[in-house]
Amino acid sequence: MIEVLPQFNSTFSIDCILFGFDEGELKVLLIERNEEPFKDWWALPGNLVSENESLDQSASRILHELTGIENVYMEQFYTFGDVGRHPQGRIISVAYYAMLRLGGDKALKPISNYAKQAYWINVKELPKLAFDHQKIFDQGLEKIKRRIKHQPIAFELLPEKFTLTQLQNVYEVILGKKLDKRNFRKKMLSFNVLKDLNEKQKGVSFRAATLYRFDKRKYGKLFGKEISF
Amino acid sequence: MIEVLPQFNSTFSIDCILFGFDEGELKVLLIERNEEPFKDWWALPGNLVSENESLDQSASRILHELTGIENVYMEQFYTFGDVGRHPQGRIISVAYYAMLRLGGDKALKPISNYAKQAYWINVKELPKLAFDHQKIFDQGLEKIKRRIKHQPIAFELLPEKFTLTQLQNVYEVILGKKLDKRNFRKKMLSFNVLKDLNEKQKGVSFRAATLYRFDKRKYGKLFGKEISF
DNA sequence: AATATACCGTGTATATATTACACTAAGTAA
DNA sequence: TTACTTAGTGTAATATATACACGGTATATT
Repeated sequence: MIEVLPQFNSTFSIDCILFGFDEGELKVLLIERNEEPFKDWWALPGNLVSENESLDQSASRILHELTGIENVYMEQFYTFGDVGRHPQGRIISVAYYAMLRLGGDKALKPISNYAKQAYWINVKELPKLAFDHQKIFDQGLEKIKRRIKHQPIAFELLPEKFTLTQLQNVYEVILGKKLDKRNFRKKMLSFNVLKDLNEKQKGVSFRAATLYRFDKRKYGKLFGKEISF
Repeated sequence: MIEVLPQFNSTFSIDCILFGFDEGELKVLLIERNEEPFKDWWALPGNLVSENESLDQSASRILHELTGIENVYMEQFYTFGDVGRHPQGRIISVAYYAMLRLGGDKALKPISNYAKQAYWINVKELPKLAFDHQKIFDQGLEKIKRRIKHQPIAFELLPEKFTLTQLQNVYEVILGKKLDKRNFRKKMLSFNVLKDLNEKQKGVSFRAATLYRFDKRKYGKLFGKEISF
């Protein structure tokens, strides 16, 4: 640990990867920067950590300032500290990710002054990113790929009520491969974390599917269980 | 990312969890602090990150200064940044762990001035630790428990030549449970990462066991494979 | 009303992986 | 020679994972 008082000024920031799922595509929230350095470049949303907040609090604050969204669980996944990663000095960035429900009320709040605008971008069509954000993004995407295999985080991307086909789509898009419908359903239902709502989709052409809800009470039992798709 | 220049002075440190395996016990390297704050307390070895080094470089340097050991792979696992974690100001700590071969030439180099001495302590007999180091340690131990199930990091704790029984002991100590000998050997050998050296243990009472070596060339194939013990 | 469309929802057989379980072989020490 | 201690081995039962195809049903169209 720290043995002497700080010998040089340094600062840390938070960068957030916000994943969303919309129209069958995995998306990420990017901002278009309005300040130097990297003015006019695309970047992950982020900000400096304030003196009086923990890293987790800071991540939540930044998410809230950008999107108006609260009470979302964000997970820290890696800290980036290469010497030259920021042109203005020694700034270390702690990276977080979160998975959000899009749709309906998800319109983004006006962004604070440092960004022109924020957009949800398909992860397969990313523009060139500022700083080392491409590296941060790649590592975050790898992280959720691994995590989705072990924990049911895919629900966080869907509306509260969803069909099994929608859930399968999320897995397929994140894992980048097709899954067998019967095997997927068999396995997913075997975990007993889905509650059948005895309710059908509305407003769809063609036959409506059954809606399910994620059952939080049963979630604990699943934790740590090995899932493979 | 960072939008404005740093608004307050802050600093980051590295804390290292160095695991070792000796006499059938999992051990961790602790130092006895020689400076305030927490003078005379036990702590994880750590230090401030210098201006001209990356986090990974800093972790390697700190390990080298403490133990004389070089070329060990250290892995970052979490960053701790609660507001009150350090009594002297806002210091965020990036935590790393490494697994070391003890035995023979592993004597520790004289420790730099900030510590009285460093000792290998059985993880089951930890003293009270300075700062939030108990929390850091707990999280690091959890990390290697999960990781040992997926990747063959247990080898790093053993001498270059080892027996299957020694390897099984490492797994048992880290996982905290007994494993079946036949199933363990069957599975471990099935990964094809062990090279049979056609050589026996020396200097043991009773029957000597076959020595194996970890085969790095074959390691890649195993990566990501699900292992369960 | 009849028909076409497109998605929903289901089962079985095979292969693979995991678990449970106990004795003989080999080397050392006295 | 005997007693002791650890090494080293196989099989059967169970559980999990994979591969694979078609009839059912609500909607849209004519």
